[in-house]
Amino acid sequence: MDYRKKISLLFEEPFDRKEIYSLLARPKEEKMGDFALPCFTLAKKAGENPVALAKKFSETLERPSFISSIEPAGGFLNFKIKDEELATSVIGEIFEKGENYGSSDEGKGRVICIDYSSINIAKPFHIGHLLTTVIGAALYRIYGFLGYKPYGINHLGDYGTQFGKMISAYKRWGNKDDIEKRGVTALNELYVRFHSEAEKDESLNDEGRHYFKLIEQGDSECVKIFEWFKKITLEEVNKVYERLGVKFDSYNGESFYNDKMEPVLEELSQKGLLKESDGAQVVELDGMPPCLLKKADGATLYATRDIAAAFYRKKTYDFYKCLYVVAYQQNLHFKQFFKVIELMGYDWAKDLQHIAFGMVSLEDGTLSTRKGKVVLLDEVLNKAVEKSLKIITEKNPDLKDREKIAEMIGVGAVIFFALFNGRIKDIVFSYDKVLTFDGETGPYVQYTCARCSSILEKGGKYDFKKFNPSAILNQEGRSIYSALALFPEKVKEAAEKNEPCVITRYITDIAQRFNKFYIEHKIIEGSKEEINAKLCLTYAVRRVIINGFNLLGIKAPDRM
RNA sequence: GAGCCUGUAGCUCAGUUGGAUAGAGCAACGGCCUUCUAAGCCGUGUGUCGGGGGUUCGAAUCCCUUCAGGCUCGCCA
Repeated sequence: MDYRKKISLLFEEPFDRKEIYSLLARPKEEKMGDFALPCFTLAKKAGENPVALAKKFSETLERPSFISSIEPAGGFLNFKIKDEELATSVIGEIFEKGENYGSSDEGKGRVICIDYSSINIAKPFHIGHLLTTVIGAALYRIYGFLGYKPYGINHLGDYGTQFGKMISAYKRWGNKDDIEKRGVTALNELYVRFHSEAEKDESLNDEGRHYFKLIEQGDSECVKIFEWFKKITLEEVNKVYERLGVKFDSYNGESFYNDKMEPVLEELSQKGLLKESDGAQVVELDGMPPCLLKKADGATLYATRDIAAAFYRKKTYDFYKCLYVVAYQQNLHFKQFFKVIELMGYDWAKDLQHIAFGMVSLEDGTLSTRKGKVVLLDEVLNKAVEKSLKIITEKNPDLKDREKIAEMIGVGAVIFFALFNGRIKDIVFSYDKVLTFDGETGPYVQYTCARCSSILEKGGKYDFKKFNPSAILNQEGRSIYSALALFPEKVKEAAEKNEPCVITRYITDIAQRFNKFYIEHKIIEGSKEEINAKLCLTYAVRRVIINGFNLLGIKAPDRM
């Protein structure tokens, strides 16, 4: 139901309906109405006083049946939709569309590539990977909900001297059974050991480079070991992905682009963009440092692979947009290689977008895999689940499937935590913060949702066909259904800004509104008709919260 | 030194394509469970929106300047 459009149609020449449509906003306070038209610019164009114009509008505009009031307030004109009309149309739409409420087909036929999580082989999956993983996965679902075809890419870090070092370390100190048993933890210990020993013995680094060269040359033993490391890493990481509900369509990592860089370099060379500088091959850029594409020793670099990957993706998926969910430390890198593609003359360079997010650190400093100073994501999830289980055992000892529900709550709390603030904010990780379950948190919203489920079950049958809104036409009720109406535009906003927190904050707001209603108005009380209306509202709240949760990758237990 | 980002209540943060009296949660204190889930609800308080200029009917939001912190700046990724 597009009330904004309907309101704009009330205006006639010389006022431009399209302009009015885009000017229509939400009033500061709910009691003022549902839509507000600031009359300042309109008045200026018409050569009138804004206050007088608003007043004139309020006196002369036709009042169709869906509107209950049109009131001037200073230079604003406030429109209020009739309560019963709004309640019926919003809740009706939610009943009709169900799990698709909020979705659209605006992205039909358009592919969005999303590069996220992008873990390194043989490295632990720690809290530093949390943001890229859950932000990327949320964007994947949000774009999908809007009708786009998202394509999730885990751009594996599976290339570089580090893997030569790993092989060297494994040959020197590795134990096959131990690695099979303890997985990435054991691998990382080897990596840490390599670095500490290399500080004493420089020649180790040469050995590392040597083994990396062997991998590149396809030496069967080295490649076999490397593939084994890769398998172990992916098996372990996939368990965490499964807990988080995260999926990928491709695991093409850096090594995949090994044979795809040469044509790009050739093209750059042909176009006269590639220049020699101190032995290296670079592309010079306006207003920023040059983009280095080939080292003096002829080896390619990170940017070279990223450019090759962008070309591959454009050719293979013909994306509408290609998003890189990578921390802001790499701002310059992305700006540079996007620019290189633009200089090559490809206008789709503008469709490449760096979705930057903040840094995660520990209270006592930065994370460091080299120093072995990490907090494993799996452990964070375990602790959150553990805490949930403890609370359930205290509050609801008879609950069935406690472990399962504790998993939903614990994991949900962590995802919610990561998706609650704007992406760019740095996070100083602490268990205290992640394990808070009061206030604006995942468990709070899940709790509200479970409350709805419980009431719906106790309340018995409800039927929107018999819906008569009178029992919910109070302040608390109105505050809910007027907010429920906003979900579709919130989903769009989340996609436009590439900010999942728009959804997170929105469903938190819905939960707060519902809890107020719940305290103020007993739902299973009154006439059949009244109960039916309140149950329909409860259903709508639960539906919208779950739709929001689905986008974030959070599960909602019916009991907790 | 240069570029980018951040700065809003004691803390963590929304609000930043200019709009009405700048909002939440946490923490603190005081209330509310014989009644649908108290992981809940209600009440009490605090703001030089980092500072200073400017643009205008109107600025936390835009421009300039300045301060503080973070990130980045050729052969790592």
